[in-house]
Amino acid sequence: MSLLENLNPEQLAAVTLPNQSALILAGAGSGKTRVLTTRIAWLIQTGNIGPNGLLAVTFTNKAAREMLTRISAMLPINVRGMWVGTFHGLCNRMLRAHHRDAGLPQLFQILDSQDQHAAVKRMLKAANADEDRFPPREVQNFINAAKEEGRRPRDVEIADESSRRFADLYAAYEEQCQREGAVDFAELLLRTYELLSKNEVLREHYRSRFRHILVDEFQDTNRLQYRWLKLLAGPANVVFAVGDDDQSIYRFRGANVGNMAEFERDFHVQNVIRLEQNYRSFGHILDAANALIAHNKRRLGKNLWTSSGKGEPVRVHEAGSDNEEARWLVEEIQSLAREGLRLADIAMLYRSNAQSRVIEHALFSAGMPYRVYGGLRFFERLEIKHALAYLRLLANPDDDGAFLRVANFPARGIGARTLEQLQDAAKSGGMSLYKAAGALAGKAGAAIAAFLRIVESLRSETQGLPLKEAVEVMLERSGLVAHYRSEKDGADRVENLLELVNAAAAYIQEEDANDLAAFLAHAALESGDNQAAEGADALQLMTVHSAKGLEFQAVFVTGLEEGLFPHEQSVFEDDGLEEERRLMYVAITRARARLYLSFAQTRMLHGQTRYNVASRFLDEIPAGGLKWLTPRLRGSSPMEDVAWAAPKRVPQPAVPDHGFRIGQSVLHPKFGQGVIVNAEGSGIDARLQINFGRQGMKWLALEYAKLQPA
DNA sequence: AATCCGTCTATTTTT
DNA sequence: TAGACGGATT
Repeated sequence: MSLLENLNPEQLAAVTLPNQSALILAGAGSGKTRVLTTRIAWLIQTGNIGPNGLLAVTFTNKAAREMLTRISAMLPINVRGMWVGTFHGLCNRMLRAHHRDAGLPQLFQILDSQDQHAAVKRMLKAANADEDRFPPREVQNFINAAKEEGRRPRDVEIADESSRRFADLYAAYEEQCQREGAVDFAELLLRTYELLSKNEVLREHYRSRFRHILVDEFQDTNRLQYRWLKLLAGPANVVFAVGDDDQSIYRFRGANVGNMAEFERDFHVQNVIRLEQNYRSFGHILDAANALIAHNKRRLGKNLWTSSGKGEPVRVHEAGSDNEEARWLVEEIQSLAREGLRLADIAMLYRSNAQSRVIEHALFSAGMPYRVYGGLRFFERLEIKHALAYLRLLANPDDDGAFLRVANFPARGIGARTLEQLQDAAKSGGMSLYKAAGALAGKAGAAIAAFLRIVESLRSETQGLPLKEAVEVMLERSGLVAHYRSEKDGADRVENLLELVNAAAAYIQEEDANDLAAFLAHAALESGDNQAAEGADALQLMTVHSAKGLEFQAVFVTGLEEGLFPHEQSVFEDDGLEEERRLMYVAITRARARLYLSFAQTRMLHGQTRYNVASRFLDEIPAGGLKWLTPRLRGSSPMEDVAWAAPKRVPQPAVPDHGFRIGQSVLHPKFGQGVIVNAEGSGIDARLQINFGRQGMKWLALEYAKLQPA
């Protein structure tokens, strides 16, 4: 059986597990995707189920695509039509199929986070809510949190006046969405959950159809997603959950690692299979990762190993400043490139996006090509949003969000007053803006009427046209392209709009349904690439979060400073530090052959210089596997026989009379090593503010503190 | 309706 | 430092 060739014993056991639910603890680089896809192929090949008898769920569209590609490489079957997708994608599919049962219009629109934000703002305005007490962002978070707990407005706990108001606003938001036929991300999940929960026939239909349910990145599921799975699975179905609790880094978004333990209990898991053999990194890198993560208390437990030898030590570099760190990075990368490493095989990771600036600056000055991941994605761009809004109005005239977005864009003399007037009319008539617009008279009415004519003629002209041509007509008729052509910096936007035509042409809908609605759902569910074009050999820059799931020949983890990584905000959060450590674990395990850890003594943050202590994570990695590229003040390691880099240059302020200066490292008998961050007073009366990293920030009187220069 | 200016704020972000 | 936002100005 060629399918099962070259699987290690644990992988093999997982793939061929008999019909009972199982939890696969798959460490980084342990062949998780391979196990998942081979399992599917094996189930089908052995006649256990047909391609349509299983459902596989992932978190990203990319992962879903990858899975389908691999399956079709393993089996001579048509994978189109298989239920492999993201939670949201699969829910969308169910809701489209059963929109009536779910209480939704056939062409319901999906709101992405941006759209939702706008919708909440609109609702708050209509409800006359005090913007200071109810900021849109907070209300949005409240609503999403409630939905992810499976709570409707009536289920929200009301403790005080404020929570009562929040619940009311939530209700108003729901009403608005329902009226407009709009569904946000969390709603896709909750609606489907409620649909299955209330409708026994449907529930049984899907339960008997999907005998096998497979879940990827299980540690990232939130409470609602877990309940959804539990509901869909029922007692007789087999759930194959793959995850790694050590790589749970999205708790702040509602991911609940606790689902893993709960899953074991709820599904009577007999088999927890650990995939611990790592096929990605060399020994020293894995040792570092293992040692680090061992500092976490709550773990299911796992130790990665490799048969490929220790490899190179983990290199550590200390820089005087963020700028110096960046310059060193460039030099080091240049030497890696000279050794023949492709730039695209090198990643620079950082904890927060703001850190990329300094690095980018240095790379730019050195003329080194790089690519930054993150930022605006294709379908999130303003001009694309505008274009989509026109399309949305065609699909669903009651979409007030779309109406407001483009009624006066490009400008056609519809002012804020007109729109307000219109909103009032719509509200009192209990109808959508579009419907109310027809009745508006007077001068304002004329402008509005012109807009309606545009939409109506668009509608009739695109009737029956293939999607691609419909988009072309829309771009033309709406005046969007013309508008951006006439704008001085509009060239990129025009290009993007034309790219939208390509996207429409390339879009192949999965089954049945309305082209346009399906394309709009696609646009909302898959916001597109957020990385520059492939092809050119360029260095990869990204946050540690977005590096999850990727691997590189060489990895630089930068900015390893207390307060930055671990982030200072994290210490206030329950379990925050452990999550930061998991994040560091993810960072380390991205590297195949070479891993660099770097930090800087000073860093410009929020417009002022901060003096930092090295991250505690550096101390949590055994010194034996580390090779310091810069001199260290204390401690030693066997590998410290390296040529030391140029002496550190810290910008030095004038030395005050007491002999201590800002930025200086000092040693305190109780608090250990710290860095002077601030000082006031002079002579014997001076007080120094010292950052002791883990011990915190302290103000010490020089007279009493027994400080010595370190 | 577009632009300018002061104020505020500042992790991470699969869908 | 830099961007986002709201209010005021042209």
